[in-house]
Amino acid sequence: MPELPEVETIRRGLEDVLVGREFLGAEVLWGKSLVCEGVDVDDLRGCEVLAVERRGKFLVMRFSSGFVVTVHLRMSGRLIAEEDGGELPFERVRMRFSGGLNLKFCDMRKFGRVWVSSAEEYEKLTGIWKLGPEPLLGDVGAEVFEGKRGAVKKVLLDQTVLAGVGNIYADEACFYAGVRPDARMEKLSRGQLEKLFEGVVVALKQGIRNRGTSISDFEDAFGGKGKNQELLYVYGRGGKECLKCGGVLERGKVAGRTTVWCEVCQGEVQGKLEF
DNA sequence: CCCCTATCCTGAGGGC
DNA sequence: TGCCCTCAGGATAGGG
Repeated sequence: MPELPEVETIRRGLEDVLVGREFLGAEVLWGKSLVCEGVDVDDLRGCEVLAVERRGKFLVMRFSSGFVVTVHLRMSGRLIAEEDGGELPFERVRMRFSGGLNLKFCDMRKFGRVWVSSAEEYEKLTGIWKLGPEPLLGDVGAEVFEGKRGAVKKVLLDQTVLAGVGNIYADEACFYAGVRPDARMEKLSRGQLEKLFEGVVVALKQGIRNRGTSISDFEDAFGGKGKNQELLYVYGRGGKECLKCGGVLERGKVAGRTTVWCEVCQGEVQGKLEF
């Protein structure tokens, strides 16, 4: 479910309520959801939350004494911060903080993870070390796609190329750029690569501005819904009319993932982006 | 090297 | 109503 904009939405919510709180303890309701490396989760008792950061689709919580808690929501994970002590559906890990605040990691499909480690270990433990650059920092551009081979969508989903893009925003970025998701990256012109990068940035920023895409049931840190699902051009709209040209949107598999695109609008670069 | 599939899991929704 | 099948936004290992 969650891609960069959804994780960023959660991060902002958690930053507001978590920084400065003291960690009191954790309850593990499903053992595989919590992975500790060289640390026991009880070691964090008494530590203070210093910062809530995001790297790609990972959420990184920094604690005093050099501890780090990293979360990846994968397909169905959610992080809910609330004072209510009741057990939520599919709750897997609960972290208790001062002031009665509980951080509840819920994950129906159990693919998500919460890692506890030292600040020195967390990148290696979680795989964050191999992520590509952040798309929204403004320090990289279309050059990240240069020399990459294979379907455009496959490259967009490759977290080592660029961190944070998933299925929804990959399809939207291709539409914005006027590029077919099954086009070969190595055959795109420099201009098309720039359009594609710009498309990624536009799609992600719009997602953040609208507090995420609540397609199945994405929720922010307080159970609120995003509204980006109302602003998607292609994702989830296979067989429906293209909002730009009125034609019928195609649906198929690219890079093993359900993909939607417009044969007319994504045949070639259409000129300057107007989104 | 490239692409596809299976796998980790569970529930929703469609077809019959 | 109920059963069975397919599908789902992530990531990675392994096979052809």
